Amino acid sequence: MEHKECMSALLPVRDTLDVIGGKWKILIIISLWEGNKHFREIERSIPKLSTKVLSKELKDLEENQLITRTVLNGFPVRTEYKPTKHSRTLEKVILELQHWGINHRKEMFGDRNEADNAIAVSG
Amino acid sequence: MEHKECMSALLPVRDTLDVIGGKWKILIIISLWEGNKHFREIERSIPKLSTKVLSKELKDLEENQLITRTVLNGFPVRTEYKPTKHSRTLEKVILELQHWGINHRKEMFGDRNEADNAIAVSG
DNA sequence: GTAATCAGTTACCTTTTGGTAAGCAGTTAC
DNA sequence: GTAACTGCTTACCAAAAGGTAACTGATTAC
Repeated sequence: MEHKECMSALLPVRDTLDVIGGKWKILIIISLWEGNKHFREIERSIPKLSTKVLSKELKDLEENQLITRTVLNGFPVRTEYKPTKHSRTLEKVILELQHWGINHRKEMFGDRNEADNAIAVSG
Repeated sequence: MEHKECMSALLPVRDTLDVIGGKWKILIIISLWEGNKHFREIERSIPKLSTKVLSKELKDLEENQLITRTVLNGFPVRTEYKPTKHSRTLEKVILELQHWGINHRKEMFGDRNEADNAIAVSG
């Protein structure tokens, strides 16, 4: 009957999922980690990502202090997005999510590798 | 240039978020870990969770082999939901999400490191 | 003036997710 | 037969997330 306790421990979990959940946020962060800095650059680095969604996601990420936005004056006006130090703390989380996903697939589709399954169909 | 590689590494991350993302899944798993077994029992253990959503989420969790469903014959027909061993592998992930959420809150609302971050990156 | 680039915004839709309420099937108890 | 419990399903909505396409504003290049 100690549900209260468990549920309060879950608030931070929900916070985290709100910040990095959704379809694009982690992809965008990684794109920035890879060195992409400008709006169009980021957009082009992630297939199927539209300007509207990117715009919204960048705002969310900035609000959560995972990226910074700087407008540079010059030529055709450029904006520079950079990942913050704080964003680096996500590496461990993302790695953990990745590991679990890999292990989960093994659990779901068998320990044998998929190539085996695909090739040796009819025994 | 190495986007392909990064993106393929992200597939497991997306898998994981699909499995444990959303508003209720982690709560339900934890409710089962706490010992709740029956439909109504789980429903009552999580405030604001409706039968419809619980029903759907339980199916998803069963598909992902995180819980098992057993129908017991007897009295007013009872179903027993139990967390699998595999579900236990989520503990580490959830803990990591929780830690990050807590730390993120400190980062956002604690004044200590704010200036640090903003200045360090735009240098 | 026309085109093209960057960095977005806006309007409009569709899909997904979540919520509300009612109802159904099966069984027990009265 | 009526109520009450369990374990759901169904129909109907509302909100949020995501997608498409057009368009703005600034500036350079021709």
